[in-house]
Amino acid sequence: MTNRFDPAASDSRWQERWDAADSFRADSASPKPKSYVLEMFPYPSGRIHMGHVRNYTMGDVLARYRRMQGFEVLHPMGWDAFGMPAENAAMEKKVHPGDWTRQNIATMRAQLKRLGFALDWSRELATCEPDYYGHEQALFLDLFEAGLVYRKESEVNWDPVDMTVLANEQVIDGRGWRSGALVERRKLSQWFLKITDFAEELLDGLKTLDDWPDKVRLMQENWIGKSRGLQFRFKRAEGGGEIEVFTTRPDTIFGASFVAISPGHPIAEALGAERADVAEFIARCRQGGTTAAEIETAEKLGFDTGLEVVHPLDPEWRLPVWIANFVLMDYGTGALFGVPAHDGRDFEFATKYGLPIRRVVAPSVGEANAAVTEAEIGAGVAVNSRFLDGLATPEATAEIIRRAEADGWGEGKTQYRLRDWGVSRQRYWGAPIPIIHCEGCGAVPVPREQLPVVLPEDVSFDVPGNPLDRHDAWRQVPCPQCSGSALRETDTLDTFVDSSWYFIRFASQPSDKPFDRAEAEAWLPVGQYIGGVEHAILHLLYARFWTRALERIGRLGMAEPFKGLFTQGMVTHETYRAGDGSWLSPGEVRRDGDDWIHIESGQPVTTGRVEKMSKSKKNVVDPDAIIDRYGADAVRWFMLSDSPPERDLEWSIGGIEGAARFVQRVWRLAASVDSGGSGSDAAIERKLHKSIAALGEAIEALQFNKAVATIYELVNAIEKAKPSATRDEAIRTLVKLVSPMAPHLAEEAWAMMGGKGLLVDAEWPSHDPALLIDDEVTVAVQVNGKLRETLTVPRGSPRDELERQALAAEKVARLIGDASPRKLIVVPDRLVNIVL
RNA sequence: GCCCCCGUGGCGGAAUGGUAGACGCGAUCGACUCAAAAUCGAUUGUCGCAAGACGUGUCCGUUCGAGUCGGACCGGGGGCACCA
Repeated sequence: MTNRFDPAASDSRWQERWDAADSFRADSASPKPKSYVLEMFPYPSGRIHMGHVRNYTMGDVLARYRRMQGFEVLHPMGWDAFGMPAENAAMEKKVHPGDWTRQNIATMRAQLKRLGFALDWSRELATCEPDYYGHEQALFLDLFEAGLVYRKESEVNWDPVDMTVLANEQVIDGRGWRSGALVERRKLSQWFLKITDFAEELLDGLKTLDDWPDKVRLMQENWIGKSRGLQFRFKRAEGGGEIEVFTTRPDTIFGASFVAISPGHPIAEALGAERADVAEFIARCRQGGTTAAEIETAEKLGFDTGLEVVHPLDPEWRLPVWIANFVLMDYGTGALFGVPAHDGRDFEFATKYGLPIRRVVAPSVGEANAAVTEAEIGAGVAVNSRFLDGLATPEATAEIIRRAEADGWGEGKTQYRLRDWGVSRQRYWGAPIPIIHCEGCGAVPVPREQLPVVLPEDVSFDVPGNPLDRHDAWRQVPCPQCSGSALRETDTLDTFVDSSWYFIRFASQPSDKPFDRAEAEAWLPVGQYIGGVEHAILHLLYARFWTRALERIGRLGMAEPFKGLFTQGMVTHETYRAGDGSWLSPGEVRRDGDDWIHIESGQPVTTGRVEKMSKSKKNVVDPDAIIDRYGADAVRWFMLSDSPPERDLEWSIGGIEGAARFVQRVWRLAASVDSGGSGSDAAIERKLHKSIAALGEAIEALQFNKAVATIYELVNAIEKAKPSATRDEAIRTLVKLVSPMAPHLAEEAWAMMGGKGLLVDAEWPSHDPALLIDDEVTVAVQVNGKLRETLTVPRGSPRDELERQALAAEKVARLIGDASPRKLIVVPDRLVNIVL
């Protein structure tokens, strides 16, 4: 028996034992109830960071707990291995994206293994391997054949110097990040998935996701952005043609003072082709980036085309047609009518360009002519609106839609903000889109027997742009239909496609098809999915869509892939800056009283905000170094301690040291077992059973900070207890209870105490409900709601007995004095409140 | 601008409308030690010698009783659509 638990020796010993016993292999054929615990798989960026450790530790605790409860647990790990950083590395370091990625995977896999996660490594997958993305190509073709894939023109950021497409994050202040050239928008023909076909059911489905955070459901709801309104047409005053608009406020139709069309609207483009001034204005609108932040801060620009349209409810009423930079082509119809009095943006626009501002909604009919000093966007009653006058906003809205439909100039419509999912990426390091373009036959799917379409390895990155475009040997293929010469699609799939079905492939991975339906359905939906909130919208929405699409084409019998979702907070760290403003890493500074100084120079250091660990701010702590020093279990324990898991966790050296101390405390308790104690100890027995119950509840609710506190309380109680048989038993149980969180320590302690077999195979301790209830309770005695005394009485003492004892208490009697209580509130076993 | 979340000791945080501050970190004192580390014990919301008073961002309300419920405000953080 040793005095100290030695993680350096112990961690790898038990990891090897679990491996040898195949402890974490998930058996799809097992008769046990199944539980699928999944954490979002990592991008192999180089090394594991603390955020990964926190994420995977949480999932691991749940997986190990479920396993001990008797579930057959699927807890897999893989790699979201396609993406831009690999191509950037290729350009900067002259390495092949595949070599770079596979090297990172090897490094990170080794790092994960050091943490002793209960993962089924036999199911490991990497999305960059043909045995994964080949099946993805087959699924893409399934969706293609089902009519859920189509091609359309769409704008991309184009770098005119590097001659390459840029992602939003590669556009810095409107310029290409490498070339520095002003970015242009360019139209390309691209592939889209019809996610908008599923808008309504994706929205409806959110209601069934009870085990998701409300926050995420709300974010998805807002993203889908359903709204009801009126779609209608303005006739061109010049004759010949109409402009169709959509509005959610048809009740304000008599407040219209202009019609605005998007610079991308066909009418705008047609005018631009004829008139230099229009073309110039459109070009101005297209300057600058496409990100939300940039558009939001952009000044509103308008151009009066001189065209006019006729108001649908008054043939004499003409409205001017403007081109406006704030009108989006891909929402609604790309055109709108402006009601300055009741829309903030229209108000600003009308004020700038001197357009009429007419009140048509007021708090009451009597205020019909009150001045409009700012946009009043709330509901009220219609005024100055002819036949709508006096109607409340909802009624006015219904009435105008009814009339539009009756008179045939418009119809009620549901509009979604959600747009179809563009999946084409003009990049090498992604799954090739399995399409062949033939001049005669058009876009032809690659025949199934030719899948996978494998990425060629012999590519170079010395020139910007997609190397596939330059790889003629790979591109040039015969057309599958006419055998004429044809070209492969050189765009690759968005990496969100890769992550939209990996959880299905984890559950079932036959070599000849993407998954076996029965096997996949045995595991899915994922019982608990854990990951960062940064994926609250895109990844989770795309995965939900993909699952529904597979359901629609009859491949999978479920609508929702993730039953439970948990979004964990980030791991943060204080930041440090030297006098010259440069960032310093935690290892370069040390504390000096209340100040911090730079170790090397001795200069003072300013501490900055606590922020997410990031390389750019140098506030990262490498998990490997911490494991070397403190062992895997201390790291795991700290990741679970203190902060509620959905909130940020601030890394601190004190925190990890406290965790390491705890590991040793448990070890010392285990070492003290069977040291001669006998007899029973009712208090410890109760504490133990209460702890088992509380711990189970906390783990199920993923409240790991509370789980940790529960364990601490138990350890404190056992340490203080005198030796007894009960105490020995409590220590054995304690070791089981900590095993999901600190598995290496638990196994080592279990073995030291002479436990049989691997603890990982042990049953989760059960608790006796009878022992959760104390015989004696402490009852609070309040006078006028303030605590004055407490009573210790037998559980279930009658009300009159509680009253009697409360009134008899010395402090209480003194406060009451001569007064007689007006009222006595008695909550049995809890409190007595004496109201004077 | 809109939407959402959060404000509790020196710090992270507990608390079915019912004894605020569990648990951890830090700190102070003590024990052990030649000394240190490790460990153990005690104390630790504020004011006060004490009795006691005050105390969950601020104000108002509901209630016998509010950290918890409602309203208004202040502060911090996050998300996002020029979405008609």
